[in-house]
Amino acid sequence: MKTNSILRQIREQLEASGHRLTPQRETVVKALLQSGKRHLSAENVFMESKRLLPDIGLATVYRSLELLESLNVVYKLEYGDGQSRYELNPGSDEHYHHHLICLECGAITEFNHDLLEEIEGKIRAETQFVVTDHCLRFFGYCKKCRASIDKSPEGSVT
Amino acid sequence: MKTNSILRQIREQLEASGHRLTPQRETVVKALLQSGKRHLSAENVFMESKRLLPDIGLATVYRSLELLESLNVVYKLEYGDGQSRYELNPGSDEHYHHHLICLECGAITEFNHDLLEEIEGKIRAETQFVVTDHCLRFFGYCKKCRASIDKSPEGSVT
DNA sequence: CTTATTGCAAAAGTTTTGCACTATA
DNA sequence: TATAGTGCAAAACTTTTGCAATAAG
Repeated sequence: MKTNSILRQIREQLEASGHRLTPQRETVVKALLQSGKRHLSAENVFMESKRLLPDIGLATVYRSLELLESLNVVYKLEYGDGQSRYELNPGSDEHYHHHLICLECGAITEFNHDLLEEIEGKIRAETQFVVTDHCLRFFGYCKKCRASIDKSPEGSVT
Repeated sequence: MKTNSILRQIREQLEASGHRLTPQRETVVKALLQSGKRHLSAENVFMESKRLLPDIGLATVYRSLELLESLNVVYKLEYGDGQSRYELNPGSDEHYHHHLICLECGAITEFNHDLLEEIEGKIRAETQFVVTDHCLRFFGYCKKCRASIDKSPEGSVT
């Protein structure tokens, strides 16, 4: 169980910035950790946290997520459905998981690739902007849905 | 002025799906077209539309954007600040503008690159998922903010 | 004791919905 | 005259904030 080492590191980051790792904050981290799926809405985090620490309040969850996000411990993601999702900062090995979102069935799958490093180098060279993270989503049609779509004339994309 | 041809095409798409190009919907499209900057919040679109058609209502703007989005005439974007942005479906030539978002000052600049085509080809080969669009955002620190940040030990990113 | 943190409830902000009215085929 | 579409206001939702109470150094 690497939970402890993760928590230790987070405690250090918090204390380095003058904050404490309170039971509530620890619970929020655990909620994110425990959940198999990685992208929880604030409400999801709240419910999960509530199970671990029944007295925790929703505002505290939001405040914890905000604080952890400012420390880059947590990433905030937007799926475009009106609510934010949160995930623990995945280690460098998971930095390159991107999402394939099917416009037909809505399925979200992951695709790993590190070709972005090239682009990031180019960005740095051309704009002096140093990339520390990125969010890449591809929209299109998954294999399954492509099979059921054979009506449109421009169906054979590129 | 290619506005008319754009509107004609949108009218066709609307009618093909059993809807009309009402003055309100036309105004929403014009608002998106006229605005130099491309990413308007719903409120922005509303204000712009209001200027063109004073009696238009906010709900109508939302409903128009929703409808146009369902026809892929409009794209809905999330910046992560709690409100959606909208842009007209940019032609293929503008398909590759990506965003550089500074974590320090929040500035959003654009970066154009087509290296994603390689990745998209790979995705298609490996997963049978056909990409029709993508959303790529890079997070990091812009030149200006990097200059003012020289405290953190790991400041010299990569 | 002094300050950070919390929970609750209220507030704020964005987006959606109900409904009567209007315009259009 | 049916039906899609609209404007207004209310409602719904997510997120933030004010504040008194609590916990921790």
